[in-house]
Amino acid sequence: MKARVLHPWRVSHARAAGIQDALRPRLVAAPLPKEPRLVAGADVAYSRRTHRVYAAVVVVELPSLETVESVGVTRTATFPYIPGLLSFREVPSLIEAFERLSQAPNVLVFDGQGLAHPRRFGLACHAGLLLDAPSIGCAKTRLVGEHGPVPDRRGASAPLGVDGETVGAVVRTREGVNPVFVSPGHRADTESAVELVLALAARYRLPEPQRRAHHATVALHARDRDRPAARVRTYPDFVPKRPR
DNA sequence: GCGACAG
DNA sequence: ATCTTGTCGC
Repeated sequence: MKARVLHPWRVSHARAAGIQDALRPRLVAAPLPKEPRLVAGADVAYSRRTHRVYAAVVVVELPSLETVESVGVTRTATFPYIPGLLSFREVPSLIEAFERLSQAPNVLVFDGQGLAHPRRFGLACHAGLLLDAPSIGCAKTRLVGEHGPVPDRRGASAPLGVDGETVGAVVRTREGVNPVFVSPGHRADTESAVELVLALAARYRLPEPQRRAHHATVALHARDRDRPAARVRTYPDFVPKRPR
């Protein structure tokens, strides 16, 4: 699938936040495709020692849940991890992986937030918008928002709200296991996102495509253990302790 | 100033 | 997320 690149990735933190504000109005809220045939899961692993990033996208076919395609991309990080600016760290590698797919998935699932973000523009929103595909975020922990108790039974959920507005839901995919934070990305809505996550996570905590992408990411990292340690990175806004 | 803070 | 060894519970 082809992505539309509208902005550079090596930008200041202030400009990154500005880009998120500028792109947010382009997001489309809509129910996800009824019975998607292809669902992609995406995840990224890192090596702190080498500053390498390992991105993976796994496409599964429904209703069989068979893996039909898998792509891995390894790069050097060009942006640091900053809460609220995760997409600037992960999207470049993920976009490259998605562009190598032989066929476009019907829905994309990202390991991170969608609308449940300080500026309502998390990783799933950013990636989904650039790829112009229905997308949702399925994060393992909270970034923003408040929610009531989530009954300890598979299928239970509670709205995730940010000052009066529902930005997603906290969903229990397995009894006795921490719930996941689901929120719409592009061309999605909370209700259909929650239903898709529950359909894809029948046996494990995370949706199957995302879970397999995570495994792929760990494998990529493991296969790259011999890389020499990298020198200090020069990320945007980076300021050395002892200026030269 | 203090606490929170996806991966 | 990564680094890193062992340990608790189904």
